Amino acid sequence: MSDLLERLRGRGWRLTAQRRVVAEVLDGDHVHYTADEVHAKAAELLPEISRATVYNTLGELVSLGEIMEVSTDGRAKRYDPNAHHAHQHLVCSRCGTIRDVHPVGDLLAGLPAEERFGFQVAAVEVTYRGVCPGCSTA
Amino acid sequence: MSDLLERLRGRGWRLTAQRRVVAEVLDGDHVHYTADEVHAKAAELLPEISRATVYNTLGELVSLGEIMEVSTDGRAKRYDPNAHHAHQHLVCSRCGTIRDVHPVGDLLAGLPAEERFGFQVAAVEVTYRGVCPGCSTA
DNA sequence: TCCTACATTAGACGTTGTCTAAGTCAAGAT
DNA sequence: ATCTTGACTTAGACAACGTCTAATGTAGGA
Repeated sequence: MSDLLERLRGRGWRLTAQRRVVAEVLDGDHVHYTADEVHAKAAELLPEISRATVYNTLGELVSLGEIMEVSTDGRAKRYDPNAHHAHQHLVCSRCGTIRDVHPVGDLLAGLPAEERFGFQVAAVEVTYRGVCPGCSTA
Repeated sequence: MSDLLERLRGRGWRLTAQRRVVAEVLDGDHVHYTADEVHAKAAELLPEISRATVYNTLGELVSLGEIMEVSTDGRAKRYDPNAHHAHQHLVCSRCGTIRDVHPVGDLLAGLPAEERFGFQVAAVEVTYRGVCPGCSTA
């Protein structure tokens, strides 16, 4: 976390209270908040923080590769601080919970050359869908 | 296409002019329109069709499994009439063009049991990203 | 042909995200 | 320590996408 702030300072970022608070909210594993959730949690620590600043800061962190955008439901985008380790997502079809997961093998290898239509394929995003333990017993 | 209308009639659907026009717009391969694009094209055939009807009809077709919802960019959802043949999507990072593609192998097999966290995993969605031929030469 | 439950419509409303203009402040220079 | 300046933050308007409601229209069976 302070690693993150160090890196950002190294890139010429001004370290404002607002940015520190957003970074703090995004600290942790299996964190997948929407922008408005980040804003709500940030406002508990710094009540006067504005929505625009949260959106701006999230956008900047995405551009810098420090966090990932995830859209698993076509609704609000979610932000995943675990951007430095390649991973995919497992989503509960009932409650929407998201887990980070690590499939084995080369995901790109599954797409044969004749199915690439001349594209230079660079990345793959995989979303596994199922029912989580909590929802299947309920 | 008329197959589709037959199936829907069999399920108790009223065949209105509006629903026929939406079905007609969604006919074809590699079709991935947004709701508003569907509305615009439908309005060329039936000028008085309303936005609400297009949204309603698309939602019903999704519930019936006749078309698929696709969200590749976190913006507007797109609708894919090719719902009866399992497939994934290849998206151009520059222009947003979407191709239907067919990866080989069992996509679910890539997720080991210890990475399933007790979920009953039922489906996988894969989005390949790259640059299409048109955009890479330009 | 008539009836009625289902379908459609216009437009208000909700959510999510972006933009602008004015004020504020972090951090280097002095 | 204070000054200066350009980057940062703010409130609120605006935009894109989608949903909902109440009034009206109509498909298809009786």
